[in-house]
Amino acid sequence: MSTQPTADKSHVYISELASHVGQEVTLRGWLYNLRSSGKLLFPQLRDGTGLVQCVVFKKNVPEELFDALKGLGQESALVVRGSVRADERAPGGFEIDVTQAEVVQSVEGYPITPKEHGTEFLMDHRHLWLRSRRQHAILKVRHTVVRAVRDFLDTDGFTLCDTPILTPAACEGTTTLFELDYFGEEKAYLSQSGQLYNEATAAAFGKVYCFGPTFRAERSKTRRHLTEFWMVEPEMAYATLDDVMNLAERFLSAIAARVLDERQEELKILERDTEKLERIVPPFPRVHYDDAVKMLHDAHAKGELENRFEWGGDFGAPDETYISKQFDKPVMVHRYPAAVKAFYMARDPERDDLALGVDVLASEGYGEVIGGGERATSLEFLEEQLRIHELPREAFEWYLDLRRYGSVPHAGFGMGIERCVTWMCGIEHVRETIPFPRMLYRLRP
RNA sequence: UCCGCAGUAGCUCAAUGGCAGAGCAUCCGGCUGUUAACCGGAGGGUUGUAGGUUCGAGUCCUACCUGCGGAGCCA
Repeated sequence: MSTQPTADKSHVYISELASHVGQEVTLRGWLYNLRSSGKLLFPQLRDGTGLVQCVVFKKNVPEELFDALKGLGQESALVVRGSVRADERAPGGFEIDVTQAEVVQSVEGYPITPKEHGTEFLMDHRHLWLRSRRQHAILKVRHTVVRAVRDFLDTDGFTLCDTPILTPAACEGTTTLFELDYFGEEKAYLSQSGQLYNEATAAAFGKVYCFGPTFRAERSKTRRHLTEFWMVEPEMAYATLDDVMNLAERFLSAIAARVLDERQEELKILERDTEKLERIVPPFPRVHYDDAVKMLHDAHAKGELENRFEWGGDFGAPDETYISKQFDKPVMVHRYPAAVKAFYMARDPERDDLALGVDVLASEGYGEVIGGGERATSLEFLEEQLRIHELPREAFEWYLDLRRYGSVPHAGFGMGIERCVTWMCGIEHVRETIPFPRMLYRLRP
């Protein structure tokens, strides 16, 4: 190959074309689509930063080149040189009048055509599907969400303190873990939460967060579930349930604002109603579990909900959807029955049967996007909880140390990145919000 | 794990129990402004698998496999 990509000083990215109008530039990319009209070719080039239409007049280029370009298949690798021209007729507003081009690789039979495809086919070709406009837009939004998360926490005084992925035991006992063999000596598990370790680092740094992959071996098959997903978990020492709710509402608002600020073009491709995102600003409504249950009972009485919800349980998907649709913002439901929450949750001093936990339900029926709360501080209480939940005391000795040495009220939450991105994008399924989704029946590519 | 739906050309789909078809993709040809371009032509099939009913099954029945949607559980 004769190209020396890094040596070409005239190379620009498609996203930079606006500042090169009238200049000769070199673009390096892949053929997105090709239309022709006799002595005229319209190759659409993508380079990862954008999409631009090129124009090739037969008389402006050598005949062999024209014929070579004419026969190119979708996703052929291509370097073109030409002048940048603003043109109303072109999608994107700019066009390249091609004078030279080099076919880096001519491609035939790219599987993903510009027509419709089914999800199974697209998922089997996920490694190629990522090149499509919609997928590109979604993953750009994901990138911005991740940056917003980090920037928000970093500037708010949090220290990144990552927690282990290989762990000796369950953090929460209830959900299923992926098990693996640790040198034949003992079993290890892939982390399903950094929660417990966060409590240790919070006592060392005050405000901390961990951000990494999380694994849940649940046999659940819905548009909201992945077996491997990314979770960010902030934890604060000397903090209460109210502090966590305040943090959650500032946090989500900052993410939405950042997406609106940086990803207008992508949101347009996704046909996202941005007014819905503009409403994500503090304060969020805060609903006591008891009041949420009342709402569900009223809804059932009016025939708006099929099943009557019983006090004491966790909300099902239809219940969550109903509650969130009563507001035009995310809603925070707090003080759940302790019986349905994790063992380390603090109890409401006024109601011993309630845990100081909060779930943030995203707007538009997108469901639970954040779960968190205040942690129990008493050594005796936690020892009892371990017994009740039949958890192996040994494995939690280090955790109990946190209650022996300087135990203070502390609180935090976890947010699933993919659920957040799904909501920001206004799309149907979490599987599109991670480059290579892992689901119950999907381990490859 | 449970409930429902679907598997037909590379892809998306059609075909009353009676000759397996269309669009896109591919290949050949045409077109100097195309916008998922268009026009003409060509190739392309073990109808998910196994069995059954029938003169005859893509179509009806049974089992299995695969996928999709939902429930439970969760972020």
